[in-house]
Amino acid sequence: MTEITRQLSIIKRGIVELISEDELSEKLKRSLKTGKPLRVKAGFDPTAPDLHLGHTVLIHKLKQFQELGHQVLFLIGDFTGMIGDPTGKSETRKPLSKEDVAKNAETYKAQIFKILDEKKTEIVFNSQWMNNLSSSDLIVLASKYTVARMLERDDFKRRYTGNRPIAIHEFLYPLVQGYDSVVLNADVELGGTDQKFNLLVGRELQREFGQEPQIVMTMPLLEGLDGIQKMSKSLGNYVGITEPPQEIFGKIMSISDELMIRYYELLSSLANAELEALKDGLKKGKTHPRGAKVSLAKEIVARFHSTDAATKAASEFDKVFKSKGIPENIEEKIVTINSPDIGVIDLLKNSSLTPSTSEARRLIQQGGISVDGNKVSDINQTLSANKVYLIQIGKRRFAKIIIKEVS
RNA sequence: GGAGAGGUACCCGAGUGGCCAAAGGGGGCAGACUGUAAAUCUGCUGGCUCUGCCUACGGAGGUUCGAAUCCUCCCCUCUCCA
Repeated sequence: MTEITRQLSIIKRGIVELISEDELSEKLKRSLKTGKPLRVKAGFDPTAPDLHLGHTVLIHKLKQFQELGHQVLFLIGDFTGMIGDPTGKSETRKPLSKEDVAKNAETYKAQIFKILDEKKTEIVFNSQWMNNLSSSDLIVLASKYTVARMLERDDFKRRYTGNRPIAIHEFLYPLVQGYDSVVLNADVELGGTDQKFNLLVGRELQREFGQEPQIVMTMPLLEGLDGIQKMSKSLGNYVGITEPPQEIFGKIMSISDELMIRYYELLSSLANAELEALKDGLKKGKTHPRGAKVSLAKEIVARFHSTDAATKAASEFDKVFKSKGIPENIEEKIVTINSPDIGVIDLLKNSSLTPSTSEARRLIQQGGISVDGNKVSDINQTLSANKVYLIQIGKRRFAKIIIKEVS
C-alpha cells in the first residue's frame, strides 16, 4: 500500500461524500513531495461555546488529518455568526460583542484540545478579514454567484417553494463562508452533510479568485437524543462534552435502542469487527440492549472526563433508576418564609423547583412529588419551617430544601 | 405601485358571533409497565389568592348583551402582476 492510499483510506473512513477523490489524491501526492501539509479548514459557530457530541464526529476527522501531518484551520465564524446560518431552524441572532467572541473562543480551545493537537491547530476568526472588506468588495463578492444557483440550495429551495421568507442577507452566508476558503487558501474543507452547498460555493469562489478549488468532505450529521433531528443546541437534543458525567451518562441512557446503534457507529472507538459483533449480538438477543447502552455511555463519559467518573456515573444511575435510591450530590436550596409553615405548592414555586403554582399543583395531582420519600397526595399539605426536606420531583429530580422562618 | 392569500398556545394546525383556555398532531411533563431517562399504554400540558377569577388567537381601536370569529386602521409574511 502506498502512502497515498494509506492516507486516503484513513481520511475516507466514515465520511459521507468526498469531492473529489482524484483531486484529493493529487493534493496528497504534492504535499508528500513538497513536505507542505494540506490546509484543512472547518468552521464553527461563535455563539456556541458548548461543543456537543455531534461536533466531535467532525473534530475526530480533523484529528485524523493532524495525525497524518496536516494543518488544521479551526475557523470561528464570528462574522458569519451575525448572519446566522440559514440551515435548519431560523432564529434571529444577536450580534455578539468582541468580548463574548473572545470568551467563546477560549472555551472552544479548552474543549477541542481534548481531541485535537494544539500545535497543529490554527484558530482563525473570519471577522479578521471580513470586517475590513468594503461594501464594494462585498458587491464584487456577491456578483460571483447567481440567485438561481443560490436557490439550488435545499433549504432555500424549500423555503422559496413553500412560500416562506428568505432574507437577502441569508444569501451572504454561503458567500462569506466560501470567501473564507479563498482567504485561507484552504485545500480541504470539512463540514456536516448540511454544509455541502456552502462548501461547494467555496470551490466556486476559489476558482473565481484564481485558486485551486478545495476538496469538499462531508461528515454524517449525528442525530440528537430524539433520534430524528440533528443534534443541535437550539433544538435542545444534545449532549455537551463539558456536561457533568452524570448528565452525559443519563442522556446517553435515554436514547432509544435503535439510536444507540447509530451512536456506536459514529462515536465509539470500537473497531469495525467489534461493532459488527455487537450488532449481531443485539439482533440475536444475546447482548442485552441495556448493557450495550451502559458501555457506550461509559465510553463517552470516560472520553471527556475519566474512567473513574464513568464508573461512578454508572453506579449512580443504577442507584437512582434501578434501585430507586437517591443520588449523592443533591442540590440544596434555602427557602425563607415568615410563618411557621408553608404549603407544598408554595414551596415548590418559591424554590423555583416548578415554574408556577399551577405546575406544582399538577405534579402533585399526578403523584409526581414526594417529600422525604413519601408521596404527596394532599394538595394542601404543609411543611413546617426550620427543617430540611428531601423533595423528589418526578423520577429524576431531587432537591434538598431548608425552610427557614424569618420573622 | 396593483390584486389576492395569510398571521391561532412551545411548534405544526383546526376553528369564521355564545357550547372556546380554543379540535387534532408533534414536543414536553407525570403515572403505569420495563431492561434504562428505550419501546408501549394512560393522564396532564396559560396564570392565580383554584368548584371561582384573571390574561390570551399579529397590534390598536370599534360594533355587539357577548368576538379568535364582524368592521376600521396599522405591522409582518407569502403569491401573482408591474
